[in-house]
Amino acid sequence: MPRIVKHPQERRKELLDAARDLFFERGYEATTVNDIIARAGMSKGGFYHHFASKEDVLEALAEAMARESLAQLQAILDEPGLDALTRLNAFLSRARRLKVEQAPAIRAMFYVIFRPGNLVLYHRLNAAVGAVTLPALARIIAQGQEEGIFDVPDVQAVAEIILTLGASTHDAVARAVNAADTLEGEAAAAALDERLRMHGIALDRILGLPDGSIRFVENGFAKALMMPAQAP
Amino acid sequence: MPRIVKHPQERRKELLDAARDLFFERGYEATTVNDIIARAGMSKGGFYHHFASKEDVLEALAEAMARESLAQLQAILDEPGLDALTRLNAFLSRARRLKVEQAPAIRAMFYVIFRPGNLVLYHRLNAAVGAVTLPALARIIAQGQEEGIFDVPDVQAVAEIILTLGASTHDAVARAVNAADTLEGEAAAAALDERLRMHGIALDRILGLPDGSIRFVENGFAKALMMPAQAP
DNA sequence: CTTGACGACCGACCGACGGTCTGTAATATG
DNA sequence: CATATTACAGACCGTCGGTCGGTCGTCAAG
Repeated sequence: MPRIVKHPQERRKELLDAARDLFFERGYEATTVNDIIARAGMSKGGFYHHFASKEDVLEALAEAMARESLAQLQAILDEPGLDALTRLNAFLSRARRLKVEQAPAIRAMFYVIFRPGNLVLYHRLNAAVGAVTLPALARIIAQGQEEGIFDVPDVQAVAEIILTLGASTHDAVARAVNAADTLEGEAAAAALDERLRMHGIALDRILGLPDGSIRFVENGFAKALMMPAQAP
Repeated sequence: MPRIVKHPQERRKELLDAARDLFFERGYEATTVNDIIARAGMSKGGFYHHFASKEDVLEALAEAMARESLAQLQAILDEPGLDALTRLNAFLSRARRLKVEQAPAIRAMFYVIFRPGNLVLYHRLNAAVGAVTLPALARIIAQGQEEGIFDVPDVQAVAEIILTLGASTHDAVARAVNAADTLEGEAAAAALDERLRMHGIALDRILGLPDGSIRFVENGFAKALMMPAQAP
């Protein structure tokens, strides 16, 4: 085969893109390094020149995805003049909107991520998202504490708790995703909405707010996310 | 090699025991099926006669461990005459005592379970413990709701949330474990205690209780658990 | 006691996969 | 133009989970 040389950054990106597509298409363990290099049009040696291991690719991928996600929400974090609760609700609202806009991709991602053989994928993504979100969340909580709106015993600890609390919704999401194509799709989506509402109340209480202060869902969010778009 | 025939149950148990020892000694992925059969004194064919796969062993192991754990706490769940909060605190207290009594084994387990290559081990154990604990927790919460002690929006959802909330402590536990043999062992243990106290407050609030109602830790618990026993 | 069937067990073998190694073409450096 | 370095190629390897054909113990039926 002819040797093709490109800028390292470009090659790296091509490999990452190929890996991303394959991971979310076939699953992480089901994707082999040979699959990745085949799609990226590269050799084994080239691959291991850019990455130390298959998991190294995943790590880089997760970090990049997490950073890109947060970047789309950064404006809300920096926006002056918002009190902490308004900021948090705006943050959550925008996050939901972005998800709905990317619904098909998000759906595919959820669909594959909770299947066997994808634990590492799930864990790495979760950890990467957590790592970039933690400081942002901690800042909001600290602001709320200063403003006297929130009432928490320890900002850092509560930030961590709230973050990992998000994982408690994942089981419910998995259930909804797996039921989405069945007849009970609507019911599953409604159940997820309700479950997310409960999650919101848990957040309220941990932050010392009245129930319902945080809008973690809006009606029909789960349905908009999970159900394939219907022709009008 | 001579052929040895035993009662299937006995063989199964021997394989499970060997697997348990090796998983918590070398780690899950680092343990090969050959390792397991070597320790159990059995052949490959015999192994796959009793278990469908390596992960099948783990599944059976996790379930057995989870069941045994809960069995030691069952008395408190069945004890009549306890209000929900007292029952919950008794449950937690007894769980702590059992952990401290088994401190070396628990320490070894935590030490290996958070290392790379043990995600599946961690996940299966967690899922198995969750599966057996969920109904128990839901019953306590339902009791508290009836008694008017707790105030939750939805018993089942809150039970799930509280369970997965436990996972939020695992990061902190992992940090403490990894620092236990260093000079900062004491400090790490104290940090873990504090972190667990925060967790308790989060539980209070989710259940609609005043801060401090649930005693999730007692002073020195983390130290008793993490620090190797000193000669007097 | 003989026989036959069945479940338990053996161990050589396999295919796939992540990763390595030697070598070479392209590019940067002097 | 010489030379060192980087980027890439692809054959190869070791390991590991899992398979498969066959064999041996056990026990019930005749």
